[in-house]
Amino acid sequence: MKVEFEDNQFREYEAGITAGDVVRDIHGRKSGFVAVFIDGIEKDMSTILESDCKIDPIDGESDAGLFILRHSCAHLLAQAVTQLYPDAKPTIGPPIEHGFYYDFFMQPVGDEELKKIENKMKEIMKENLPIIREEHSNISLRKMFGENKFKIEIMDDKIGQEVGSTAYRQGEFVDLCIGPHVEFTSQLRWFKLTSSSQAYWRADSKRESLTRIYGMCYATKEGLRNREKQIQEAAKRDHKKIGREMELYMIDEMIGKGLPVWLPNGEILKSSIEEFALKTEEEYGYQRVTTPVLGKKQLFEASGHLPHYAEGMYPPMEMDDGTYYLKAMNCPMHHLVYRNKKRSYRDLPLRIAEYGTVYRNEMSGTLAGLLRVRMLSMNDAHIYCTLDQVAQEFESNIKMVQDYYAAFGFENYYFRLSLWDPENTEKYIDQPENWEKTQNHLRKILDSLEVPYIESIGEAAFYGPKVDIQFTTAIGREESMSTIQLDFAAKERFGLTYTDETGSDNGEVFVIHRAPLSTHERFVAFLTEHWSGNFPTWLSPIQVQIITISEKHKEYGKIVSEELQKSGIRVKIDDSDNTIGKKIRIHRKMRPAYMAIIGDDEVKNNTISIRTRKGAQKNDIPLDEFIQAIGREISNRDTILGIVPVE
RNA sequence: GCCUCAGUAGCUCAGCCCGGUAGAGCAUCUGAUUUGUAAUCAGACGGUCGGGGGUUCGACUCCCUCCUGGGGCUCCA
Repeated sequence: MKVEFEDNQFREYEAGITAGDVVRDIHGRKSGFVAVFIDGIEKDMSTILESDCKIDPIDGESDAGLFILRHSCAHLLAQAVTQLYPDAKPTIGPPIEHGFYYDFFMQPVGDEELKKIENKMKEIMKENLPIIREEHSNISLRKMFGENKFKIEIMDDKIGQEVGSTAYRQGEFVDLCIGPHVEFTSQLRWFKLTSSSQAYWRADSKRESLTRIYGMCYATKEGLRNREKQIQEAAKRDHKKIGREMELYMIDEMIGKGLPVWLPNGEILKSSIEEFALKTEEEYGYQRVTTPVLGKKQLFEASGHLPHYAEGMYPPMEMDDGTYYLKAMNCPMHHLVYRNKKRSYRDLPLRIAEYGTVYRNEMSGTLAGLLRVRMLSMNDAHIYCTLDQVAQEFESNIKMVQDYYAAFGFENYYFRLSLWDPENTEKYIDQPENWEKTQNHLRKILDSLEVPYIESIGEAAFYGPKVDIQFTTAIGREESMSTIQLDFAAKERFGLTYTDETGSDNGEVFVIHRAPLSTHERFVAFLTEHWSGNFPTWLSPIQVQIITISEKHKEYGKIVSEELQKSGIRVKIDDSDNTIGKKIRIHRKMRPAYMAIIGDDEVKNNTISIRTRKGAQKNDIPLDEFIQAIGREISNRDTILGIVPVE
């Protein structure tokens, strides 16, 4: 039997040898391989080779390898849990980005129990049990898992009544699974249980409540360490921590959950973003309006929000002239702006923008700092155009988004085409032809722009498909940042028309909803975590912190402060009688772009000395030279602080 | 909303297991010091230990409940 192990390299083996033996023969014992591709299909090492084939070992550190390790680790978890809690019923346990989870039908577990389970897993790991694949008929599988109605349900759904399938056994534990898995439990060394939570069977809140246990798992010690370090680093960047240190925002329970108050420093960030966006969007041909935060029930019925989005809205308010709702979106009001007068094809595309707040009734448990709030400040706009104009408007919006991200120094993002879910039509406006038509349209636009994107079913808005721009946060969590949405439903719901070239009423008005800068809340949270609070100069709440060395320098310090202020630079002065070391320590927390130190030399020479956030310094810069340099840095929106050469 | 962990001074935290009604550092204020790049000294102020209820002679500590925050589920910007 001939086995190809690299392109065009072959070795002869007796039929009946396992893939693992072949891999060991070629690569040695401690290769770090966890499974193999046999003719391109993932298989266990224990697979018996019967005829000519090609073998490609899977490294534990590759994506496929980590997936297998994590999946096996989930089984290890289930084995430990069922040993410690014999009544626990394992349900499903897939690998995920940094590890795995497993859902059990059992009592919730706390931190101490988590530790106990983890220790049990380590014991089993050390026992070095072989993990054995078993083929079973449907009948015997049903007998094996008869006690566990969840497994039976999986069989009913996924495997069907007729065919057999496989299970994996390690010691006394056996789990329904198609594999592949690692060969021995000892290969699962670098894992750690991280948390437990509660999840519903089949993600359905009407079904059984399950206990989900999360863990992380890596191929190597370094992998696990790095992830632990990443989590620690992320905690340092947490916008909630930095937000408190820099006095960006506060949340007071007397005001309410999810309702942040922007403090002066945060307000500077927020308004800088707004100003930048206002200027940019003027150039792109947007016009601004302001609409009320409340509107009548009829409005939101017409827009489709009440039938499709009611749970996202605050409960109604009964007034003497009708029922009112806080707006969760601006679009219905903008549609009425469009309809306020007769529009001509010459008006299109019409771009209506608004900087305002909308209110969404997020479930209390999901609220988190500025990342998820109930009052959203956003740079929102709606573009009214013909289908032919959609492409160019999407194009210019994608370009705008890319420009924005460059200005804020963001690099880690990707595009997602969010599609409807034809299996779940009640969540969407049920017009399949329109969905297909518009989705294909967007797909073509993205293809022609040659931006890489993924497609995701079930992520669309209820009124149409969208292009989302996805970010990965410092902690590795994925969030939507920007969104550009195509709406094919508004035109009928609001009777949006224009007079076309032939003079007749044309009802083919498409609406593009777009929010390139997310919400101010989420955006500032991202910005804070991305820069760790060390914002580019143009965004820094404090651009220059003046520190005087002694009493003698107070007077000159004030002059410097006034000069900077006159030039529009955000400056603060500390001329208290603390030591200079202490003043530096105090002000580091506020992360000014620069600290300006003033002592005898500076007074004498009419200069300042600059200290950067990293501690680098440049002494005796003439004051006017500094003002010019920082002024350029601000107006260029430089993301690199360049006054002191990079250390 | 559900699960889980937590809530002690403005901030960071100790005390709680094993009940005898509170401690530290930083911040703040006052005074001294006048300082050249990440901790100058001294003093003062500051807490109904998240709220309510229970057990107890006695509760920060044990129990119940509610509130708030972190993590997760669900949803989403």
